[in-house]
Amino acid sequence: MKEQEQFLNGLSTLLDKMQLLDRDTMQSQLNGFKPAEVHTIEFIGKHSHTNVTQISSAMYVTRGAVSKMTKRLMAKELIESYQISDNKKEIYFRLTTAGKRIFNIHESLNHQFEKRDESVFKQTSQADIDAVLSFISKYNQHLDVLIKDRQ
Amino acid sequence: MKEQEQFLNGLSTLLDKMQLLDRDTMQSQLNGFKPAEVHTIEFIGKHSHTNVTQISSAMYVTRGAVSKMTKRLMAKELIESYQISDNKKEIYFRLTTAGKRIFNIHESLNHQFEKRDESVFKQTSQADIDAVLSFISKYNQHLDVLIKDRQ
DNA sequence: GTAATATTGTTGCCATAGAAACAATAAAAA
DNA sequence: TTTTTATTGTTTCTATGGCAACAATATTAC
Repeated sequence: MKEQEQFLNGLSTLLDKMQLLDRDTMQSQLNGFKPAEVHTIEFIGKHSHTNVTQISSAMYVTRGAVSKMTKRLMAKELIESYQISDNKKEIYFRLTTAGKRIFNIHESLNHQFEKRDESVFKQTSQADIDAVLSFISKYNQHLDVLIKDRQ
Repeated sequence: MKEQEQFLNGLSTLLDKMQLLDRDTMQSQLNGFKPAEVHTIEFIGKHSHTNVTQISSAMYVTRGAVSKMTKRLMAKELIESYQISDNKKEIYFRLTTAGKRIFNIHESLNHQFEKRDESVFKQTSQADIDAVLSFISKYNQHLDVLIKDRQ
């Protein structure tokens, strides 16, 4: 198998496997909250004063999907919307107290997941980790350019 | 940001971006075929004599999802099912001629996508590429163990 | 300023996938 | 062999996201 192919296959199965493992834990500790809901709460928690369009482009989903999700999260009173005085079009979001609670639980789950995979990093030399991270960052920059040029 | 976190964020946005870029090209060259359909055709093309359970565990989706997908692909006459004489339960699949055509188009698209990102690999030293690939492989093995132990 | 264009958010319809209950069959235990 | 358990594939219900049309508002061109 060629290197590029090996890289892509490796990555996608890696993330598939993580998702599979994370789902069980999420299920038990964030019962009643769907992954997509938690993911959106996570984003809003990390980026206060953000609107539908920003969320959609950062999360690589359509505005429609975000619009539906934010409506649902508002119905569950996990986020609240607000507007700024000189713009009647854009709608911004922030977490409610209940939303922050979910955010914190999710953060601690992330720590568990990190701990779960810690050994892989510990077994790897710092030089190799640096190579991996810089490669990923370089690849991301490459795609950013293509995405920008695409319109 | 911690290394592990950086690694995970980098990977997931990387794949999100690729999906975004690939979608346009797929749309134009495999018009009328959904990504999930093509993905399944790809798997069956690469693994002849495979059944629902095998497909589902290899693609990390439920048997239900595979069952529906194979039904649809059969309705479109892209795959066909068959059974072996001493087993009335398991159902195997293979590509039809039409399915093989889709498979081949998809293969050539993959080449296009590889060409698109070739420069990233060319800019990287062989040693660094090796580090990246072996890290991903090590990480995958780690998760394989966890998945096996989970049941 | 007004008109044309772009952006923002929403909605309806459809495709896809998970969960869980189920029937048919196979494998293991007795 | 017979009974029990496990596996396989299917189906229903529900959740989610894309697409595309749309209304409201903002921005740009004139």
